[in-house]
Amino acid sequence: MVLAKHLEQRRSVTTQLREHGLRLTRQRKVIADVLQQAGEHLDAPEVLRRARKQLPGLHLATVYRALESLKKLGIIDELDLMHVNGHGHFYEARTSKDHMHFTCQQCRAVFEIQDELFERLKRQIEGRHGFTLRVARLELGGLCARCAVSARENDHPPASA
Amino acid sequence: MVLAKHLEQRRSVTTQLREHGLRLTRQRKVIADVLQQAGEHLDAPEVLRRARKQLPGLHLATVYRALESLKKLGIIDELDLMHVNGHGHFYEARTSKDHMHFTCQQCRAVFEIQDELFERLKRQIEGRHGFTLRVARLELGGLCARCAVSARENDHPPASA
DNA sequence: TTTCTCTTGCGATCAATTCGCAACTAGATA
DNA sequence: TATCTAGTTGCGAATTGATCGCAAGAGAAA
Repeated sequence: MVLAKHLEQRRSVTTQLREHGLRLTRQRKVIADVLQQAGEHLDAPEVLRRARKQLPGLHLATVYRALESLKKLGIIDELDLMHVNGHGHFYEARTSKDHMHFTCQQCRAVFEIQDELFERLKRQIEGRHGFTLRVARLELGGLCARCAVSARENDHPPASA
Repeated sequence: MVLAKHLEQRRSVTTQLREHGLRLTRQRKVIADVLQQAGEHLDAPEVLRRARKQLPGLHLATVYRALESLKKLGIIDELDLMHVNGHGHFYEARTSKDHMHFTCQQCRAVFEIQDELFERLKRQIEGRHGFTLRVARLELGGLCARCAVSARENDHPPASA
């Protein structure tokens, strides 16, 4: 099952590249695999690090070029994660259902959120404005439950502090 | 009325800065004004250009520092607009109701969208996950109605072409 | 007015990404 | 299978967008 899904994704990548006059190179294949097998969002240097296990000579510029191609084909998504540190980007393989990202501005933890209302909102926007949506990125920032609690404690510090 | 609203915003900026131990400098005041009076999102060099009408000696580094402060106070929002060209950021004054941004990946037009479902989605996420939301950025990309039409025409070009 | 910090202007610097180009290779064709 | 050709890669240099360190400047509390 896992294998089947994987093969299906692979075929899709090949086909989609072809349709855009692009070649399925070893580099692009490995980079796409790295993202599809990583459950999480990776930045470009991390993609490079992982892909080099298969392709030791791989160059960072190639990673950026591949990410750009895959992004244009809608195979991966690009994220900012509220720029909690630096202005770099993160990448992740696209799945059937879009999800949102919440970044805690205190502890920097990132949470993935799914909500049926998000799908509904997207469909409603498409319908109302006549847009054809290709990407939808909803990034949230604030305090996670844990940090909200400690922030409240700091407002009312215990007598011993 | 317009004046009253403006004064109110100004007072709010002063107060909020104070609360964070920050000073209301001429630079910050002018930069906040530029964003509150521009109906649209501006990038940092454009903020500089406009603010220099009031403060000729203003430096770009100061603009970035002011934008950072105002962003932290929640007075302005930072946008990417799907990076349609370059990786720079855009800034806009925050209004009472968050809105979304749709960027046409063909003609690069940017549309602001409001939808009650967006407010509902945010409240639902806060409730379900215990997050305290401070920023919510929903950026959409795809084809606007006009470009979707011409894309369809290109798929089926007229005989004369 | 004085004083104490926070801020600014400035140029240097940094981080992230892109570019130019010669060598390489996927994959169509013979 | 060998050949051919346009898309791709590796590499280092270059670019872009944003940040830093520091001395001089300026809010605002007293």
